[in-house]
Amino acid sequence: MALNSQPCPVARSVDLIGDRWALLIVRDAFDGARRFGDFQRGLGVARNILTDRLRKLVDAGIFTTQPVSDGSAYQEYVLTKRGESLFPVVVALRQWGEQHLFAPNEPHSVLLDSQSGEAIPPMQPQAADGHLLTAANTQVRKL
Amino acid sequence: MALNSQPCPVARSVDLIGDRWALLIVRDAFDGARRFGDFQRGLGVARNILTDRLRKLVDAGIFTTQPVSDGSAYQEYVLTKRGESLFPVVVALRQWGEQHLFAPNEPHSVLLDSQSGEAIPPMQPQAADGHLLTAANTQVRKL
DNA sequence: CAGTATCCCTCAAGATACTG
DNA sequence: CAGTATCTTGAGGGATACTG
Repeated sequence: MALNSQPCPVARSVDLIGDRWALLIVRDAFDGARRFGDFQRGLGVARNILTDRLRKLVDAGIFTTQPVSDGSAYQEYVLTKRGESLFPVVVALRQWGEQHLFAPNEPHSVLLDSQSGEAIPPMQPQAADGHLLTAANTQVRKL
Repeated sequence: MALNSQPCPVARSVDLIGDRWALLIVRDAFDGARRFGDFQRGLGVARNILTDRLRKLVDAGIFTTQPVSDGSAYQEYVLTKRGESLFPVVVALRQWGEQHLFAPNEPHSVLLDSQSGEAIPPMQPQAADGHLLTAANTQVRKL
């Protein structure tokens, strides 16, 4: 099933980042992780798996490696433009999870606007004129 | 690694829908698929796998089954409210894929606003006052 | 048509030990 | 600390045959 050559962008995205770890690595990067050990501690993933995933993410152009600032012998993994642009995806997943996967009073981590300190409102796709878009008033044009 | 009991909503979402098929099944549902065969043809997935995924998605409250309107012996799978609310997630993945996973003139399926017939603009998280939110001006408050 | 029941095989993933 | 190397296990997934 070569998802990576399908005409549907969703399929290609899923092929690249639709596994158990990729999006969580990206999430941790958004959260400030840069070093191998940052990711490893944050995720609790086996080191060989992490090595493999980081390499694939670098190959996919989502991360770049660069020499670490403190002069250590190793490198750090920083998001590229392409990686940064996954922000809406991670936010959408976060918001869906917040709304549907926690018991009413169950605590969870929250994404805050640094300026206001407020939680951020749900993302909603909207048209150029501002009206909200749902599955009901959109359609996919296939090839 | 029990992602489904972590305090991060992203982790729980990934645990539920972060596999190769779940999101594509949801995508096809947004695109009008309701019957087992609709999904099977659209995805090219093995039937036993599809059976398993549909069951898990029903268990997760993302789909419901209901008797099919044409009176056949089988059922159809329709998105619940919870399932419908995955729309922004799928749109975000679609838009990211469109921007980054296709060659400049490579054709791909497109999501259109049914009213205007226009492609829909990129989703961007934004604060209550309307300013755009990025990884740079947001932060996660952990527990 | 919409599944279920088997069989089989690959790869994801963890554990652990080793290295510069 | 940041990996690499090796081994083992289990889950994911495909193929196919069968059933109401």
